[in-house]
Amino acid sequence: MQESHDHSPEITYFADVILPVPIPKLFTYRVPREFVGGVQVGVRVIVQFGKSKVLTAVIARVHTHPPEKYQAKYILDLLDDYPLVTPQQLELFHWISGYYLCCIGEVLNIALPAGLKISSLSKVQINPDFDQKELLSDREKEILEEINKHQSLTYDELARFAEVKNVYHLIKSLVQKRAVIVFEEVKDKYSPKIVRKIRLSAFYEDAQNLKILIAELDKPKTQKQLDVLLAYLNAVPVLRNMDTNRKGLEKSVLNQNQEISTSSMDTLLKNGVFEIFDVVMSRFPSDDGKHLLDSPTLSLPQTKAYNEIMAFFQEKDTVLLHGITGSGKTEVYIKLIEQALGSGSQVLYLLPEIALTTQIVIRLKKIFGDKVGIYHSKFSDNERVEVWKGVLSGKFQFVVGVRSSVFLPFNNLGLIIVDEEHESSYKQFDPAPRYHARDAALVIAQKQQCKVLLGSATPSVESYHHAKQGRYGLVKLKQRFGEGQLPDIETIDIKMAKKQKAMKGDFAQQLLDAVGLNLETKNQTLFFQNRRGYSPYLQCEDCDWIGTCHQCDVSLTYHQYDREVRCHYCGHKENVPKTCPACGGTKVRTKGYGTEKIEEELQLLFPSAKIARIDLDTTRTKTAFQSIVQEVESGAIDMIVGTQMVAKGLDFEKINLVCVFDADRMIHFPDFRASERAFQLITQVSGRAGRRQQTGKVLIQTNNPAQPLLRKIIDGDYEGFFEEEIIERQTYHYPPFTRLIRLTVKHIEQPNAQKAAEFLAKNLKEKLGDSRVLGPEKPIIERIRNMFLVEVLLKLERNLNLKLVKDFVVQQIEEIATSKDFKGVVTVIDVDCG
DNA sequence: CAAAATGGATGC
DNA sequence: CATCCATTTTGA
Repeated sequence: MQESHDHSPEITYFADVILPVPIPKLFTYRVPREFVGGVQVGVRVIVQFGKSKVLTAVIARVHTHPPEKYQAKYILDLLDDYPLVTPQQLELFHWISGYYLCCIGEVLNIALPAGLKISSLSKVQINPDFDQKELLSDREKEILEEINKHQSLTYDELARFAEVKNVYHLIKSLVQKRAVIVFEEVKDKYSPKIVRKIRLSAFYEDAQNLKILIAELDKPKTQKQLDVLLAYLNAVPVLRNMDTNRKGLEKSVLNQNQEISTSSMDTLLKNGVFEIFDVVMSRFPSDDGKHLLDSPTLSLPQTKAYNEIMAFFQEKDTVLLHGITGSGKTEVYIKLIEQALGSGSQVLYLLPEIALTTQIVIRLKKIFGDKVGIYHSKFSDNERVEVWKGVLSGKFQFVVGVRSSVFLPFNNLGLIIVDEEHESSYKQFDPAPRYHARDAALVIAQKQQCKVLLGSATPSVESYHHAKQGRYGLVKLKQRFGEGQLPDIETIDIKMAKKQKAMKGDFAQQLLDAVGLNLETKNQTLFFQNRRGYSPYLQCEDCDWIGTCHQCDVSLTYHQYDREVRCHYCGHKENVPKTCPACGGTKVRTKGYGTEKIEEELQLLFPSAKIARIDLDTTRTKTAFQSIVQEVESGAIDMIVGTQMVAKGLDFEKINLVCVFDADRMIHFPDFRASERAFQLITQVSGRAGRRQQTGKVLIQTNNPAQPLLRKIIDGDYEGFFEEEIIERQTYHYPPFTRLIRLTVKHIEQPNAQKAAEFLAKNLKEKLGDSRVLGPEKPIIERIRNMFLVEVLLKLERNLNLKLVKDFVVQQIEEIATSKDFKGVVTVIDVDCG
């Protein structure tokens, strides 16, 4: 339906649209005559949905079949005159919704940047004509007063004020009495960046006229005006090249200049010397096509890797680049990107969330200039809309982005790079669609005939397996780039240290000695503690009471900085109890170690050290994050305490010593991926040490230095780790030999969740067999946000007809959702759960 | 008795 | 999911 439609008056067109709501179907709207020429697949429209909601939808199909069972509503408006969503994207949306078992509306919701979604919000305001106050109850008068105070209120705000669970009755009654009016506030979210500029008006673009003007203004009375004019001439080289006047100068630039009087400026504007004009600007500063940095020269091993990758691409669509930490994968990527861009195709470079705000982006911008668009969650909505449109228009041929950038409107991809391919943050967890960006990238590549390069120092077991099976090409980079050497890794036996009383708090004396030495020699030390906050729980020393969240089955973490305890699952916060709520005792103590406490104790042990902490709490904003990174890079920081964030792509060059605290907890986490994750995390964080000339050192505190996994980490023996792990996976039927689907059954009452899960598991086992269905089982955290969880895990062999099984699973879940016996039960499906 | 809470259906 | 309508529950 790309061509414009027949305008014959007797034909009525309908459009099936995708609405950003979790309902598994398309909705059919009628196309008003005046829009017939404009409706195209991929164009956004505004439609009314339900009685009062107004939403943005995307056209998925245009046809002439009127729906039989209902009367279609009209499309209210067309938002675009060209498709903002491409057919390739629609295909991807369908694949995601089918594979990850979610609604296409949920996919759209995540895919479109907020700035492209218009939604209305129902609000109430006072009816100005209302004069019959006597009709109202006291309570209603109170509510009216509150609405009046705020001009208008959303339903939510009203509900909060009135303290009722259901406001609709309240509103309905007020509307009936004609006291208030309900209206829809529609927000168009994207607004282009507009800059107000000034320039000389056309008359003075003539050099002669300009000279006369300058002479005229050179009088005591008009000296101030002359200053303004000269300031302009100084900033814009009009005298040398009159054409530069067309581009003008930002008004704010002149206004910032203290010497310039705004009133003189106004006079000049009034007299027609200057004119004002508005320009729509890109939010991304242009570099005017200059190449600030040439692409790097590859070392011999890098060149070899590059050639091998290119050779593999002749016959395979996917290549895995296994390059140890610090081996210089980035340079290889850059060469590949240049090559792909050179052949005229688009490139997508995926990175995990936090790796993106740093050096690499700056470097890529310097090399690729205006061609590169950055897509990141810390960018504003408006910026993201500009990247979307830039990809569509061809302005951005190359995008560096996070998980969600797989949804950008590419139509001619030649290469996708998935850096840190093993990163679990590529898998979306919370709102559906629970998609994996790496896997989505592989699907996109297949559909657009493009190549994928997966890169990692510690590949996921899945990818490495596929590479060894020959499905992917496998290329290795085994040497560190430049003069860097892999760090020496040592373990410290803290069981032994405790016996010998050689511990200070959580630190072994041996570790502190090394840290002290490193501080003296002005090197940076990194402390890795994979737990934020001050301490993971509070405990009363008299009665052993532990502070727990009232909504979740977890202990509350103490945060020293805000002097409060927080639940890391639902975000609930409360003040620290002064006395024990159970026994009234006063010995409520913090227990265990989080990053805050490590930081505090280090500061006590090394008073002169400058310490930075990098975790979720200190890096909430883009600026906070960047300033910490900068401080570390400048060398002003001696010690860094961080969670797993520091292992994920942050390149700090001056770190010489890395201390790992949590190894045992990571290794023994009850999950089939525990070994894999521990290997990856510890190897990655170790890789932060000694990226320059000196050989770095890593110290791992552990209760059991002899455990085999630690040995392999120390030896950098990925191959050995893999060989052992893959046998485990095969024996116990885990990925990559099976696909896992986790069904989480939730209810406010534990027995109800349990019963529903048992019913579900029973039905699934009947059809799929006992070996494919595990559970129901209580998860480690039984209750989150006041909902009890019970899990059923499906292990499906790869050769199974996935579609059939999924349809059956969805059907079973549907049965629970609609059954009266299980009312209030919600089931969440997570395909390829981590 | 009306106001408030709960349940269930529906959206084009 | 948000909304709306019907129904039951509550309580002064």
